[in-house]
Amino acid sequence: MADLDADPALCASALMKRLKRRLRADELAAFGRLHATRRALEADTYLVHEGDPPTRCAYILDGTLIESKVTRAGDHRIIGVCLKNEFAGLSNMFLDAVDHDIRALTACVLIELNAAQLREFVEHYPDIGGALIADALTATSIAQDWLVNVGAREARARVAHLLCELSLRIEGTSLSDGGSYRLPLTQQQMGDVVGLHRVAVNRVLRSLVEEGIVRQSKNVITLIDTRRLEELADFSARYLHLGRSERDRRATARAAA
Amino acid sequence: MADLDADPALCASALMKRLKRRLRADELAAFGRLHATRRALEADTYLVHEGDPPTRCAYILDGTLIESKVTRAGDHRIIGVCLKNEFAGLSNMFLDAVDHDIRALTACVLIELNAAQLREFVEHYPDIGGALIADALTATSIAQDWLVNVGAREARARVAHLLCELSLRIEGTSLSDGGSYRLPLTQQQMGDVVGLHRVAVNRVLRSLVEEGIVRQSKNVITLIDTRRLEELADFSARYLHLGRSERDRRATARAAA
DNA sequence: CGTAACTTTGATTAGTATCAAAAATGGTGG
DNA sequence: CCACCATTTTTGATACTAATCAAAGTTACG
Repeated sequence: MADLDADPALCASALMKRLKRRLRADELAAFGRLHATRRALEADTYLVHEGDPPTRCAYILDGTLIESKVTRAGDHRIIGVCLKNEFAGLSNMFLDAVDHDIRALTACVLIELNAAQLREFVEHYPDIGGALIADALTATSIAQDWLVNVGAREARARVAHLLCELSLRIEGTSLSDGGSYRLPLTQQQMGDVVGLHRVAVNRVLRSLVEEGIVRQSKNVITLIDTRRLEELADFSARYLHLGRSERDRRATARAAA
Repeated sequence: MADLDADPALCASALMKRLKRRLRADELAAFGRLHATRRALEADTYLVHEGDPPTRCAYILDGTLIESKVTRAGDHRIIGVCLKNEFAGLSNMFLDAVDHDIRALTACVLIELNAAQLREFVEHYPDIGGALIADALTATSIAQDWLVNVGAREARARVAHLLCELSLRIEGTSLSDGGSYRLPLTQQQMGDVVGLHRVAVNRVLRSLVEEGIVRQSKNVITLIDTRRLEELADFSARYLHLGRSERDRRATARAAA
């Protein structure tokens, strides 16, 4: 339990990845003054529960978390995925109550921040603040795109779409042929994301592999024919609101292909 | 094309409905200085298109707009509904590009605001600013709840859920027995919201009427047995982040029943 | 009053859910 | 390092919900 002052360099470097800018000295100093704790969260542990007071935010140094809601039938529908180097729970800065669970899927390392303090920080330093709010709002874009995916596309396209998104969001991976990443979700969980039964997810993955569009060994996915995958998925990356850096990397990969 | 100064009283009263607070004199003055135009928008006209620069925000004085995306198959999936006395396009304050269309469903009257100016206003007046951002973030909650609805529930529940939400969001209507409202969507459009074919929506509505859960004449819906409708829909209002006023009204209606 | 849009109903089909059971994988302790 | 367990993945067979097709009835609107 230490203030971020304890490790401002770590903090700055982690945040820079996401905020895509260099912190000014005064911003860094103010950030260091936030009461933040570096915290390990075991797999299957909750960061927040639905109904909690909106006090917690976190930056994910390592691991994967999911946002989910439980239906009366008892299914845990996944409404968001929080990956390494992203924030979780940012909306708690401004909302009055937590309306969904956030749970660690794998063992996680977080920088936990107090939502009210972070909000004050955001209000005093609008440059970074705007980037944080943009991050929070990107969650809307993603949820809305998932809505299209789940509501309007058939099974193959839904799964393909998820594969495309994960490829772009998982750090260090561009959506280019040969890009590969470790699937952070089981097939069951992928089904909970795209609104399909786990058996249906399995069948789609099988067929994508058979047709040579992706390769899979253990739970590492490699995109072989990205063009075809994207087309099949009706995928367009705009909704992810990626920074210029990622977009450029992607365009470059495209041009090279 | 007039600044809001032209009609600060109207502006304040409209906003107060949503922001649930009284504007301080300095806030009102600053708000009046924003370049804002009262604008009529014909039915079937676009406020913004996907890909536009993120310049436009609007407060809806009257009418209904929808946010939508077009799939390659050509369906217009509806990813959000913007009702009277709500904002549309608030996320443009912080995001770099518009990733979906916003279109007037009916003739609308808007107070149109410049996103960048509004952002500055938000940064200078954090009290109102926070309320505006909370409003923008509520869109995430709604999209995520729709995600559960579309991905995990069967046709009956999906339609019932939408009816519950509209009842609460449409101004002046509490979710109590006997509350009625004009459906702002055709059955086709309701289908585009909940991921069903218009024929399926029609059948659900028919059955809800037959079973005496709702009444419908023309396109006015009256909730007869709210308890049953909510249960059937697996509906809980938390995700709407309603202000105390609405919540109280609802609780009162409940207690009275 | 006439036309276009929307709603309603019936018949058929397609796409996934569901059920069941075997095979593979990952993690644990002996 | 291996054996064992729980979890996940894979495959096949069947059931069912909602999509689709088609056409008549109704409403809204110029």
